[in-house]
Amino acid sequence: MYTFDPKWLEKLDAMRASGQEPYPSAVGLVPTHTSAELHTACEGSLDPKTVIPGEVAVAGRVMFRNVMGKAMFLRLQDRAGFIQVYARREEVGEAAFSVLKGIDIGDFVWAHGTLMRTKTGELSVQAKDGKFAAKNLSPFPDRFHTLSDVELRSRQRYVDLFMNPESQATFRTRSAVVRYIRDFFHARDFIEVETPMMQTIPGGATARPFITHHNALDIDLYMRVAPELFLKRLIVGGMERVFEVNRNFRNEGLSHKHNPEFTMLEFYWAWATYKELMDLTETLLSGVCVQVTGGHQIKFNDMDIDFTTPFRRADMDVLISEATGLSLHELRDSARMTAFWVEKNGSTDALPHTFGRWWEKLFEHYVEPNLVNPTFVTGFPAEISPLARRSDGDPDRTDRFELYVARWELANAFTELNDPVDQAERFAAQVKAKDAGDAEAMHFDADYIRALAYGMPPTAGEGIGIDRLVMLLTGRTSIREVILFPTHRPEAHG
RNA sequence: GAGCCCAUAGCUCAAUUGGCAGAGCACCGGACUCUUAAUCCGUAGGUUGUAGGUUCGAUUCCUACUGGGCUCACCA
Repeated sequence: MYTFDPKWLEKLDAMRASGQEPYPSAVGLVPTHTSAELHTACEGSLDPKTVIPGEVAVAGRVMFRNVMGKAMFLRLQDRAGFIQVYARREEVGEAAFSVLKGIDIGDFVWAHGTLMRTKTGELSVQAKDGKFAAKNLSPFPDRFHTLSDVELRSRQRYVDLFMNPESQATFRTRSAVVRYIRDFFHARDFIEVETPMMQTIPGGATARPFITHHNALDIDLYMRVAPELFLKRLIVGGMERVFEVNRNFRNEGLSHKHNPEFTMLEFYWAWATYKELMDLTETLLSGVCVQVTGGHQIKFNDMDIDFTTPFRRADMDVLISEATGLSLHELRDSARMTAFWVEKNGSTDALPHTFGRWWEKLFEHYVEPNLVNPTFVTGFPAEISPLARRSDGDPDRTDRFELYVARWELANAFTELNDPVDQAERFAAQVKAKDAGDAEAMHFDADYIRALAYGMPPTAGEGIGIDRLVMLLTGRTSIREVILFPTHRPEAHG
């Protein structure tokens, strides 16, 4: 239930009683220019009427209002910025002026007239007429303080967007990032595709899925945790270069960098390896950084990050060795790593038993917190890479990299495993882990094995977290600041 | 899922050791023809997140609950 404030409803009655429709159609209320178009056109001109001599019409939400007896100023906000309207009673007439005096902060208003500058030089529309376009019925937030309540800002994004221009700017940047990415791949002969959000077998990542139900088929479906296995089916089908920018759903905790639904770019490139992907990723990320920030250097939290190419490339075990002092030889010895961990951290709880799991743990603990500038980390153990191709010459490792920026994983990529027999064995191992209680382990996807059995050309594929990329490029430190409507608990009522 | 912190008017914030719950903006009424955080005068706005407890007396202290923030875990 939403309860209207009777005080504000009375305003509607009063307007209608005086012949004013509070919610007219747009007919006759269409602006001729946006605020920014007028400011741009008249920049540097002392007398804007010489630039645009005729009448202009502007429209927007009233964000500032100053009524002074027989004259008034309104500042209208439209999608491009602000424009001031100056209305004098002697010019708009008694009737129209008294209508305009009834304007509240937050109302939508249309006005037309000629351009002028005030004595302080502000470009303004000197009104010949003005009309209500849509009435606001809510008391307005304090406009001298930014709306600071993070919860309110994301629950009521509509308020955040009109109160905090920088919030709107964040989402415009997000749009620019996605657009850049689409153009980037189209220019390289990739095609954009859409694969199932609802899957009978979830796959492509180790994560807990959401489950939903299809009534007509009477089957449970899983919201996808990744599009990977479908995109690779397209490679089998001969499409060779595909990408998808879309939502994934993971049934996991919320945090400043996790939302249950989040946006991933995934792309697959036949006849390429993870090494070409590193080159492509550098070009893409440094390019989008320049596109939306104007340069290669950004600041994020207290970190200075440089997207100048080339990015650093380093093997996982080399980085772990540097950070821990353990030799590469010792990093193949689980017992040695266990002793090291117990010595440094004391804890003996739930320690790994294999070198692959140990690398994962040591990397997260000792290396990841120091990876501020973009760094391609390579040489991942096969054990923790169930969909990646084993490296020639080292079957315990894979042709895989993760890109780290600002102490986060931003991208994950590898030369794809296209050996159907190996893939079937790795699925079987995942199923075994699942049966042993690992809720995030993968299912056995027999149709995917069937697809691979037809032959998949050598292919490399990658996923990039769009939300995190946008966070970096906008300096927003919470994922809720870059997702328009992030997931919330329902509001308490009563 | 765990720990710590927060919740006062529509918004931003006060309230002295536990002693009459306040201000600015928004809203309402009035004055004002270049304001831009307009100014000036006046009114109204509250079960202090919810439910209990301690106390002569609770916004203040205690408990539980609800919502949120930060950190951790899981993960991208």
